Amino acid sequence: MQFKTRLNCTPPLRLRDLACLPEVASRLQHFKRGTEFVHEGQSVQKAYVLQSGWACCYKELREGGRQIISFPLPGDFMGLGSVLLRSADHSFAALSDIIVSSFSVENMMNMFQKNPSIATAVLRLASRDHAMVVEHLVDIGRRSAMERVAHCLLELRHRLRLAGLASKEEFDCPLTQYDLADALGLTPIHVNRVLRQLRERGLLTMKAHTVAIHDLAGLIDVARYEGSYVDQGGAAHDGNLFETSSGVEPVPAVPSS
Amino acid sequence: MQFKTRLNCTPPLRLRDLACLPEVASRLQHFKRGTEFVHEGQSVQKAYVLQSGWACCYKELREGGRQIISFPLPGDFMGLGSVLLRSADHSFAALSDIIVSSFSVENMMNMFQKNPSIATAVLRLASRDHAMVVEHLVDIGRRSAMERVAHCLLELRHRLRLAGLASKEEFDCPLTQYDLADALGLTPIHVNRVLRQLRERGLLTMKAHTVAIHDLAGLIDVARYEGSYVDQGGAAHDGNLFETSSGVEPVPAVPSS
DNA sequence: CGTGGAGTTGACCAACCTCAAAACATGTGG
DNA sequence: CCACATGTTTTGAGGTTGGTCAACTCCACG
Repeated sequence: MQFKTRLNCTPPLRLRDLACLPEVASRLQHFKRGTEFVHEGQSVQKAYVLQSGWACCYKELREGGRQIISFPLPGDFMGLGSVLLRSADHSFAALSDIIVSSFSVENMMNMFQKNPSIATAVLRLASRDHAMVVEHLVDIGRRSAMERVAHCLLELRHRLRLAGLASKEEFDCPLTQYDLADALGLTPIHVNRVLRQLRERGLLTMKAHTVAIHDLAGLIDVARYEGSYVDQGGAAHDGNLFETSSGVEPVPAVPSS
Repeated sequence: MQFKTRLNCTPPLRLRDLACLPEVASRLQHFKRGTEFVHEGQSVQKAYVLQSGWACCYKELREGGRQIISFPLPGDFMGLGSVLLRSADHSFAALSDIIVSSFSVENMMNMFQKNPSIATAVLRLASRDHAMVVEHLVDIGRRSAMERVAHCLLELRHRLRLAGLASKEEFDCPLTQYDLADALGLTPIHVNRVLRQLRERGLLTMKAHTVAIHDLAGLIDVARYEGSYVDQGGAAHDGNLFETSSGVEPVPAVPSS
């Protein structure tokens, strides 16, 4: 069975520590585009690992509307935190048809018992999630609409590249302008205007579920982008996503950009 | 030695698991108001627990200015995530004279080895931090200036109450309007105007380092506040801050509000 | 064809920012 | 004890970014 995770890209964790990983993963589940598969507040015993497709993690506001927290991509954990708290602190939905595998709380505990370095690895993963939310916070709190949009798309590109899912100047992207708006604290209308500007400046175009970067340097400049947090604290060359087949030697999926 | 932490308020962790905790804490350190004791990007081997006073956690922008991520209060961990990543992902500064104790990475690892439930407890703590940043994100992304200010002060009150540091209608607060502005993605000037409105509406006054709540219900109403995330996922009565003296039976510090 | 979701555009408006300047504290050295 | 410097709060006038409302287009899908 193919099993994707990002646990193994953290240097101190050795390969055999991972041996116990696939055995605790339950069988794969499929969700259709648009499905909300974790609802905020419901009690959960599972955490998920996204195997393919795009998801989003968000909170709904009582006043209507929502704030998107993050866009999990293949290889990312989802709901790590919720496992330990009694209930999910936010909802998850599929933005495309997706495949996930899941862990139970007990599985996680067992892993920790068997091998404490797994705990360290999981904690490190949680730290990376934390760093990404923080960056998102800075984005919304202190940057202009244009910077936000550019920043967000650059980060997605960066993460997709690490996962081997983006070429140098183009990537597939199922996000609607509504999704972007909900993530960036903007109006869909304004997102549209910003995208037009980016297009007119020859920086990037977003159409038909595809983002095309025309001027990467220029874009990085507008966005004031520095994506070190994506690579887990500067370890750029360890940041790749590997693919393991139940204990078999992992193979690098893509050379680092 | 008195040792404050919030690890012990998580139900599944038993008391004797904590026995190893004070022994790994290095001796207490003092920092003066205004000191930046962790700088973003520097390599760190330590995490801190705030024993007394107020701190803030922030990121500086290259363009000048900063975004405050959180306000650690007594009992809170600081820099949990940075321990696992190679370097600090954000800076910490003292907002008042503070006392902290610190852990090294090795100490943490040792604890995990000795007792994996500590790993679980730490991860749970990290989850709570995560939940709070997420709430902050929603705040900045989707709420008006007035809601933000009210929300922020209510959350601080809530957390201070859990720590036994606030009465029902008043608490001590060293924050300047600049600090608030940096936390909420606003201008100090605008924060001032909002505070005036809140005062004029008879909801709260903030002066001379003291926040006085005049109409709690009204305030909760404008802020749309629901602070369940502060209590670690609905476990309101387990959310208290305990005080332990090296392995001695902990005593509840304050009845829950 | 018709329907509904997504993208696009324009006119208008308000929340919040910028700049500028006082008033008010608080602590320091003379 | 006063004079001064520094940091914090307060207020005003005017400008911009981004929101609101309201169409209309385009396209995928039945």
